[in-house]
Amino acid sequence: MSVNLKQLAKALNLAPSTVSRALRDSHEISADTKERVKKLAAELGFEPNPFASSLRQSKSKTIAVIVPEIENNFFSQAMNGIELVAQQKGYHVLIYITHENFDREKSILQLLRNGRVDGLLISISNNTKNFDHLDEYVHAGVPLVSFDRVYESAAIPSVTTDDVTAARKATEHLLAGGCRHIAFLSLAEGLSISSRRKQGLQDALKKHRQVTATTIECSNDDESNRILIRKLLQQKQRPDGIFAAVEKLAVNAYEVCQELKISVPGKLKIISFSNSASTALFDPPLSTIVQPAREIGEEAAKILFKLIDKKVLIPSEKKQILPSFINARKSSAPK
Amino acid sequence: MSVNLKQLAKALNLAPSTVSRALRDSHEISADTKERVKKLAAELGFEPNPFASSLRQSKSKTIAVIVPEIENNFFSQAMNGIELVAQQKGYHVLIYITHENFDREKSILQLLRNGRVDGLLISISNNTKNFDHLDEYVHAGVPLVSFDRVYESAAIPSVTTDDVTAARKATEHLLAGGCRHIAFLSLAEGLSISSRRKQGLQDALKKHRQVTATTIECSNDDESNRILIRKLLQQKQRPDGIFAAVEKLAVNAYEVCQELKISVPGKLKIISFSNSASTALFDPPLSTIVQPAREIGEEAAKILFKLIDKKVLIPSEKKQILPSFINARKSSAPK
DNA sequence: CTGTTAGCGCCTTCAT
DNA sequence: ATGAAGGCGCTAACAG
Repeated sequence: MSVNLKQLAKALNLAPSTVSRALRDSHEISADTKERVKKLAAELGFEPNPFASSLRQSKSKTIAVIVPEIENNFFSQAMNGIELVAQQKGYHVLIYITHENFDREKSILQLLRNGRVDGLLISISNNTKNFDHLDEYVHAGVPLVSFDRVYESAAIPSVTTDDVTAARKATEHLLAGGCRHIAFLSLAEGLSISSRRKQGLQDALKKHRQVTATTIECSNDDESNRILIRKLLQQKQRPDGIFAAVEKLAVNAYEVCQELKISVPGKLKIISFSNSASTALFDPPLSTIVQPAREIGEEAAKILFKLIDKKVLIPSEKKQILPSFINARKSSAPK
Repeated sequence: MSVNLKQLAKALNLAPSTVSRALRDSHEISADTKERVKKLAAELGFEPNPFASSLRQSKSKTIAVIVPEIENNFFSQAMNGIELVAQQKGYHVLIYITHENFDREKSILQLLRNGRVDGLLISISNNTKNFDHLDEYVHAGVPLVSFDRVYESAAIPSVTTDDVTAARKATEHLLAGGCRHIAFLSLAEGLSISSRRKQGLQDALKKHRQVTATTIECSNDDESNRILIRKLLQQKQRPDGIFAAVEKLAVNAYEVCQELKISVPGKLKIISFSNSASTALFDPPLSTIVQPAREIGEEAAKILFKLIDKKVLIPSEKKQILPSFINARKSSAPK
């Protein structure tokens, strides 16, 4: 391919090591030499071979991000934040999408246990019930930080939103609007976000003994979700409020409401976690709980780089929690 | 870190070269030895050091994807397709987001001219007017394929949708609905997708001399876009049809229509390129031109791997065009 | 301040 | 069917 360090050194009548040091601005090289070296390097478009340098230094200047999906505003915004911080740090970002597949998640972790990356950010697949692959990975000594869908382990730092509080507030919002029977559309029982958001709902209900709640376990399949929701909304005692754990499920609920001609918010109020701005254009505009997705990505990356740089984390950094906020719109408006 | 080839070899009482061959299923190794080697390798979780092997073979088993943004269903779906194909090929994917910044795009290309990747997929930033950085890159001999927002160069294969045809059909759809003054919301004059989509619009208008068209040059900034659209819709002779080149601009148009209480589709019909399924829930449901985003990503990746594998492309592969389809909804319905 | 030497871990001749 | 040796390109240790 292009020119290498040795050739560059020969052209300059210098030793390769001198050239190497000059390019890395070592203090033990004369300003004069540095200039000469950098000039020719720029002219020849020299770029050090990253593999030789990684091999030598056991540092890849690369991190990996593992996400369940990317076609989802939360994850793409988080990705934006991660990429930004990595860019500033001069790091490269490898992306892996598990498509909510546990085996894929496991094999990626295995693949990355060879120094290809200096660290790893992960948001867990909703089919992951066993975390040995994460424990083993951490045990191998490579920094790992989880975000949003986290693994609750003392050894793994995490960055999330205040799911419990946000869910409690969302529920209180529905209660204030007059709801007396709330359905919680959950993504996957085992997921950290599902259990926390459900916890928030239950917290809110403690002061409201007369209010009943139902949990509907949904999946990644739109059609089967719609079937579940249709069944829910065709009951005699159907709910008057829906709290969706992720946007996808609110969309499914809207579809069913249109089909069954259920008036929102008249007969049913809906609120959902969502990071999509265009929910404001829905009919009716969807009330959302918005996570600071980009910041979550940024913070997770910053924590990861602290670990990579062998800095010690202060306790608040180990389990970082960023607040979400509620965007109340017409879908949950009181009469 | 973990175990390396030499240690594995010693544990097996074999030479490193034998172990290396066994793991790569070389035909000159006995089935017996292969089995022994693979068993222990799996037990110890051995993964060859990727940098040593890349250095030795001058192959990185990695591709890069450069996109203007990721918080956009088109790009995230394309990314999905790319990642899928790469995964099947045993390749890793580096992601770079330019945020529509030309300098960033340029510096990434420079960074990648050192063998870090075996190939590159790019969708061009809307502020890119000069393509020297791409030409130089290709000249350096590294495979590059552009998709969606492409650089029209004979040397660079591309994968796009049939922008001209799709735009023509979308325009004809508005015309059939009765529109007589169409506004085209364009993203950036220089972009391949902008000029092609505008071309399609003009093609459709050729048979309709009495119809007038206006082009509004929009940007990445929502607020200034809304100002432009507001001005457009407050004219005496305001348009009765809007064709938005990208979803973002249709969203801006909806916002302004709500603000100005312009009835859609009564007074104004709207159609837009979009890959977001939830446009069906908009008020009114948005008519969209849907690109096969995932397939575009997949095809682009497949072409890239053909180049990487030194296969010769047949002419139809050099400029691949996949059809979009129109999803007519209420926003463009005739009276 | 600059040069020499050695080795990161792997794969690929070449030899046996 | 297996082993021995060399080198990919870079940088860190050691000289001077």
